[in-house]
Amino acid sequence: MTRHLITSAIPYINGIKHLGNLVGSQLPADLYARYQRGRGNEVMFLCATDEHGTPAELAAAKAGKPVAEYCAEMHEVQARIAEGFRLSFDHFGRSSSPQNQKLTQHFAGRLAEAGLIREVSEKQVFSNADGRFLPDRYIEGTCPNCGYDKARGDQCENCTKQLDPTDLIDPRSAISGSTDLEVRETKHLYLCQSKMKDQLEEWIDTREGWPILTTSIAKKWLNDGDGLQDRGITRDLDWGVPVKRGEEDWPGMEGKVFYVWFDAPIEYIAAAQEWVDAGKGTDWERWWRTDKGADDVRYTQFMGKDNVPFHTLSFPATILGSGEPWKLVDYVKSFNYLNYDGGQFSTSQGRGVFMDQALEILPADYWRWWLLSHAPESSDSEFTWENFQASVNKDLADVLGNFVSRVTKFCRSKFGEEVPTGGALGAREAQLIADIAAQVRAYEGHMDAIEVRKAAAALRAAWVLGNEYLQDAAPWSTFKENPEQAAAQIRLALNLIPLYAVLSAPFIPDASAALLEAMGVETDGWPADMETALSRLAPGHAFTVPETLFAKITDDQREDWATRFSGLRD
RNA sequence: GGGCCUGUAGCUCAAUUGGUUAGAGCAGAGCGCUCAUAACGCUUUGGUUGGGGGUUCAAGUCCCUCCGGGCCUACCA
Repeated sequence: MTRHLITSAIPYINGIKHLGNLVGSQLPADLYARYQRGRGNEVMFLCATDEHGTPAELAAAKAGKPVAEYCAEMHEVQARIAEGFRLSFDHFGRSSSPQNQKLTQHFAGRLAEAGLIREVSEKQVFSNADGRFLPDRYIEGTCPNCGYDKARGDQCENCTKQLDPTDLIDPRSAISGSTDLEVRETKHLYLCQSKMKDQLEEWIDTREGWPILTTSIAKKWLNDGDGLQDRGITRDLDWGVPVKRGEEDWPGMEGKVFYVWFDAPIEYIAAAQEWVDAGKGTDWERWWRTDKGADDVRYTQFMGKDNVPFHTLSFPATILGSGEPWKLVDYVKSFNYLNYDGGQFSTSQGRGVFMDQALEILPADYWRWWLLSHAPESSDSEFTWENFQASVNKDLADVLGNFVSRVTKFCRSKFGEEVPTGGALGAREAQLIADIAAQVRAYEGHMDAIEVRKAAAALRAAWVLGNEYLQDAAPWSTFKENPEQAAAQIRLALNLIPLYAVLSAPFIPDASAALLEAMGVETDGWPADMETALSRLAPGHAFTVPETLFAKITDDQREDWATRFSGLRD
């Protein structure tokens, strides 16, 4: 038995995430966690909400609530939706937790002692009307290059020129529109990533089998221009982890907080502490401290491509720089983006289908299946209602759902609602068992390698084997001359159902549970020997014909939804 | 501007890392079956691998160039 630590990139707090966010991190992480649990391995699957930073403050202000209250509410909203999608977190934490606060301050202290933090005095734009420093992209003005009047302080979206906020003509706050801006001197802490460049590069170079997407982004940041740059890890904000050096105050840093991308990954560790403090477990260090049992843990991270630099460079720099025996990630699985019907999903613009809306119109399994079987692994992929309808109807309703329906209903009409007795398995049955065994091995191989789309295809191929067998065996024919033979055939076919349920559970957990319940069995582990697995339902075992597993999506529904989700969310 | 990824059948994707005749699913066509959610099975049509050039006994794969799509570029997270 191996032990798997699995984390999903933590979703930002300022609203409900869309399907593109879901498929890029939480959903494949859940697939892998469920699979490893299914294989009998010990799993710690952690996620959390990422709650600090300027956008959270602004979203709270817009909602007219104190930021702490806003975050607490939104955390509950996201947690509830995650349950709706059956995301099986062992703990869904909060980056604003006391545990994370303390741990973040601890890491900062260790890094400072190791000489990996330096203070930098810099000039930043302060808005008197807003009472806050403004991040570059929250400053708008006229582009000195092309004259575009809504250029942002970091870059002009019209001519793509890189800008400095002080370059802008007639600068104003993007928050309030105020032009009462001034440049102030402020001091910040920088993490000396540049000192760790060689160490990080050697580490990345020795990782094997990482996705191209992951390593190419990491290498780009390591070697682009002057190489890996030091990164500011503090901000002039109210909402965040107060800057401290371990438990000590940090002279000159009063009133400042750590930058979200410093404290957010640390929450992966803190979430395990929260898990203990919530009474769900007793020992988090055996997952995170290599001196306390975590050296045999396999740690896998899931994230969208925009998060790769933080997970391959900044967070490892934090861990390595601490000089303490924290567990480093073993495999970084990254995803491209999912587009929506010819354009991008957009949280800020409200474009696409959001997680809450998705659950309002269809059960989680439909979304899980489509999203995972079309996961954007090799390049960006696209959601269209036509493709969604066709895939779900064919794969879930026709191939799997109808298989279950035809087997159970045939049995009920000829033998009653119990597994029939008599007859013996022949050559065709031996062939089916061998084919299934081979298909399951292929499926396991893809799941072990976290090849999500390939795993989905292999699973579907296993479902197809059942339909092929029925066509060949034709129990409706053999029943006429040799009912005993038909009994043996249908007994084997019935036995495919709990097998499919166990294999399919990582993708479609609700349907799997419904199948097991209908067949009157509990999960009893991953199938090892296929002959044993396919004789689990003994003659005489009672079952019930399940309700329609997957109703088809009609053309009317598809058109209705395509229209409903064609515009922007308010 | 720089860098990275990507372009394969009408659609969504493969191709053991340079090695037989480029494969699946869906859609289309034909046949079969009648247990089943008009479902299932079998057969089949369909490709100058974006264009052009090069290296090689051999190129979807490597190199150059052009065209298209996307992402990143460090203060959104």
